Amino acid sequence: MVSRAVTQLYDDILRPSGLRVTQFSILATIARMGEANLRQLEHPLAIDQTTLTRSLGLLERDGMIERVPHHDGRVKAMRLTSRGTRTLERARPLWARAQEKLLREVGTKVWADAQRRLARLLSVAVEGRGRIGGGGAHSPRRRAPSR
Amino acid sequence: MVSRAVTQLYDDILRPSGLRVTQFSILATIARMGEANLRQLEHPLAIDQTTLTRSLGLLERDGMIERVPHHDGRVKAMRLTSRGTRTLERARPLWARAQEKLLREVGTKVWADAQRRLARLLSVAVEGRGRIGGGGAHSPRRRAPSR
DNA sequence: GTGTGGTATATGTGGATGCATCTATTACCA
DNA sequence: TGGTAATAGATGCATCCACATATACCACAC
Repeated sequence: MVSRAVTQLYDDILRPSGLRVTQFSILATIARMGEANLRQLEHPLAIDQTTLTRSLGLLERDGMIERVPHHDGRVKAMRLTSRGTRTLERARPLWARAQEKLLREVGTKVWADAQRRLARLLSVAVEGRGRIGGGGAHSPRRRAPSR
Repeated sequence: MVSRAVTQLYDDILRPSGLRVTQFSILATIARMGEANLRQLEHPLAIDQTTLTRSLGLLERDGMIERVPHHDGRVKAMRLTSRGTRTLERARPLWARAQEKLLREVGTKVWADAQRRLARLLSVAVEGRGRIGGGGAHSPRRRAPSR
């Protein structure tokens, strides 16, 4: 399947960052939103709720994101930790490289098609392009006890 | 999807036995073969090797099957435990009931089609019919809690 | 108004799967 | 005999489905 190959391409290139393309997209989305809960991530990422639960668990386990208290006890709001931010920024250029490679390999036309079908993997990339990276470090909240 | 509904139907009816249809089919196959390893189960069950590894792990965890020493250190041969045998036999009539219900509900024609496409779920049933279980006509002593 | 029960919402959990990899062993050949 | 290729499983991550759980909320009897 095409998605397989694409996922692999991204994963391969992102490898040195330690992130999978899925994790990268999740981190990027949370970064863009500042903070988010499962519901809010479901649409932009088009990832199943249960899958998100587990993916967020992994990212949390690896110290990339952390929980943020929320008035509604049911909500699990998360935000990047400083470590998560660092990792994400280190991965961005890799991600960009992967995209370029993909563009070169499949060509613009096929790409446009894949982009539609693989909205899940690419939405973040497309939307996030030049938004977070440019601003650099926003609101320097220093309450995060980075382990 | 059809397979979903079928799986559910079986799982629902098998519930009192504590087995899922997948687990039932694995147990039944091992029982029929006396003892088996992953490789040997892959074909008859048409289940991925990695999935089998995990499924066998669950069955082993629940004391349904146990490992059998094998001269080749790489091979993981398994056989039913007495508990596994008991559970399987208790589940057989339930399985038979599920099949009857399915036949009633979808009709022979549709069934024939589903049988082909759902070979994975049904191969055991078809092959095992009237071989190990023997008389599965007795009335069930328990009823599904149906919550 | 207030406590209560029923409904809606936000997640978590268990099981099943697939793909890519990794590890442990065994089989074989130079 | 060493070293390498081939096997048999095991593991990590991503997903989906069905179901369980924890809260939040809302309508209503009192």
